[in-house]
Amino acid sequence: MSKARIVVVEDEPAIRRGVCDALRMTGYEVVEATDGAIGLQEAQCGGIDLVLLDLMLPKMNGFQVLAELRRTCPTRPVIILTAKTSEDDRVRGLKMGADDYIGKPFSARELLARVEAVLRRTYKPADEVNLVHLGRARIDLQRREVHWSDHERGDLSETEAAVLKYLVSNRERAVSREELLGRVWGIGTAGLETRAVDMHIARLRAKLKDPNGTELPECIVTVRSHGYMAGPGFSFPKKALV
Amino acid sequence: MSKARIVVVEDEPAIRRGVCDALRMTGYEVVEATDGAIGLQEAQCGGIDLVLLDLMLPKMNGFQVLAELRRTCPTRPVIILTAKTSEDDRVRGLKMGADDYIGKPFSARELLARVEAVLRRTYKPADEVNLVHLGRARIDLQRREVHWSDHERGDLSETEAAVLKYLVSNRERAVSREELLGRVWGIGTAGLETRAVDMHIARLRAKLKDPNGTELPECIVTVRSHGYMAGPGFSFPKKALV
DNA sequence: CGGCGATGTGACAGAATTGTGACAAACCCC
DNA sequence: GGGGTTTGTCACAATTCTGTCACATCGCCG
Repeated sequence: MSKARIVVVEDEPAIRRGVCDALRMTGYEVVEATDGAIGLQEAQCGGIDLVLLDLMLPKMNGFQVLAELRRTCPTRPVIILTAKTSEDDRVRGLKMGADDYIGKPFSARELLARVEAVLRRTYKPADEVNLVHLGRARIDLQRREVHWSDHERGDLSETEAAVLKYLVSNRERAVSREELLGRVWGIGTAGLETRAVDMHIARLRAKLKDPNGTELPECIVTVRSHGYMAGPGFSFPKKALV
Repeated sequence: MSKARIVVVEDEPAIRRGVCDALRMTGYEVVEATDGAIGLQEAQCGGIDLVLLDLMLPKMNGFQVLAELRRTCPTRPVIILTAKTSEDDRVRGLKMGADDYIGKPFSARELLARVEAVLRRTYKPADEVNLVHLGRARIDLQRREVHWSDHERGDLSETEAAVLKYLVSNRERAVSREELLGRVWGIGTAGLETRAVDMHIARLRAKLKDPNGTELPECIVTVRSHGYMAGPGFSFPKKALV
C-alpha cells in the first residue's frame, strides 16, 4: 500500500510503453492514458501521487490539461515530459504549476531520478498498520481477524480488510470514495457511480459492532459528500519493528 | 514569513552576480557564498528556504556540500546549477537529494521558474489554511470539524466549511457576496438575488458560538452593503513538524 | 451441478443539507 | 424620527447524499 501511484499521459505508444515499464519495474503503480481528455480524468482521480504529462496530445493539449488540473487539484504534482524543449515552453509549463520539465529525448535513469525527486517532496506514504485496537476489539489486518475475547472472534473479507487498513493507515484524515476506489480496488474512477464503497463500509461497521452490545467509540465516521474517516476510536499497539 | 531566503553558492563572480541580481529583483532575500565550505555553513543556517549550488567549487565540491547538508538538514531544498551536464552527474545529484538540476548555460527566466516551482512545494505551502483557532475552538477545515474540548465538538457542512475557508484565507479583507458566490459556489452572478450567502453565514455564526456561552472574539464581521469579513479573532496554529 | 461466501447493483426510505420567500430588525442618511 | 436599504432569521420545500435491503453474479470447492 505504500507504492506511489503515477498517471502517464502520452499518446505515442512506444514512449508510453517505455516510461510505464520503467516506472513499474521501479515499483510504482502506473495508470496509462492515451489522450489529454482521458489523462485529465485519470489525473483528477483520488489517490494519484504524480502525473507525467506529454504536451502534444490528441483531444486536449498538455497545457490545457495542466490548467484544468490546477483548477481542480491545485497541488497535484506534475512533471511535463515532452519534445517541446524551447525555453518558452519550459518556463510556461513551470509557471503553470508543473514541478519539473523533462525534454525528450530523455533517459530512463534521469526520468526515474526526477520522479523520485518530486515524490520525495510530495509523497508521504501512510505508515502501514497491521494491528489495531478498537475498544476491547483486537483487529489483525494481516490475518483479517477481529478478536473480542478468547471465545468471540470474527473474520473480515479481503476487501473489507483492505478498506479498513487504508482508512486506519490514513487515520484522522477524511478519505474520499474515489481515493478508496483507486487505492483499494486499483481503478481510476472518473465519475464512476457505485455504492460498492458504502456497502463495504456498512459491512465493516456491522462486523465492528461489539457482540455483547456495548457501545463502541465512534469508529468509521461519515464525512458527508466526501467519504469516510477512521475515527479516534482506533488505537495502535506498540509498533513492532519489521 | 514573507520573502523566501535563498543561498547562492557559486565561485564564478559574473555568474553569481547575475543569479543573485535576478533573484533579488524578483523579491527574494539572497545570501552569497563563494566557496563550498562557506556555502555549506550558510546553507545550514536556520531560516534558509532554498540553496542554489554550483558543483565545481573551491574548498569543497558541490557533491560534498550536498552530502553534508543532507546529513544535517535532510529536507532543505537544493537546486544544482552547473556546467557539468553529463547525465551521470544529473542523476547523481538528484539521487543525492537535490530537487532540481539546471545545466549552464541557463537563462534567468528558466532559473526563476524552477526556483519558483521548488519553493511552491517547500515554502509555506499556500493551501495550509486547514487549521484555524478561534478562541478556544479548534477548527479543522479539511475534516470540517469544530472542537471545543475533548467532549464537545460540532460538524460543518461542505458549503459552510468552504465559505469559512475562503473568508479565513482572505482574513482582514472584506469579501463581497458576489465574490463568495463566484469562488465557493462557482457561479457568475450578474445581479442575481439570493439570500444563500447570508443564510450560510448565519449558520456558521451559530456553529461557531461557544457552547458554554462565553463570548467569542468577533469572528465573522458584516460589512454593510458589501459582504463579510473574517475578523482578527481567527489565528493560525504553528504548523506541526512533519 | 449445487452450495457457499464474497461482492457489486439498483432501489428506496430516511437524513442532512441547502436555497427561497417572507418578514422583522438593524442601519444609514437626511 | 422617517423612509429607503440592507441584514438576520424562520419555516419550509427541494435537492442531494447515505444506509441498507434484496438480489444477481462470480469464483471456488467438493
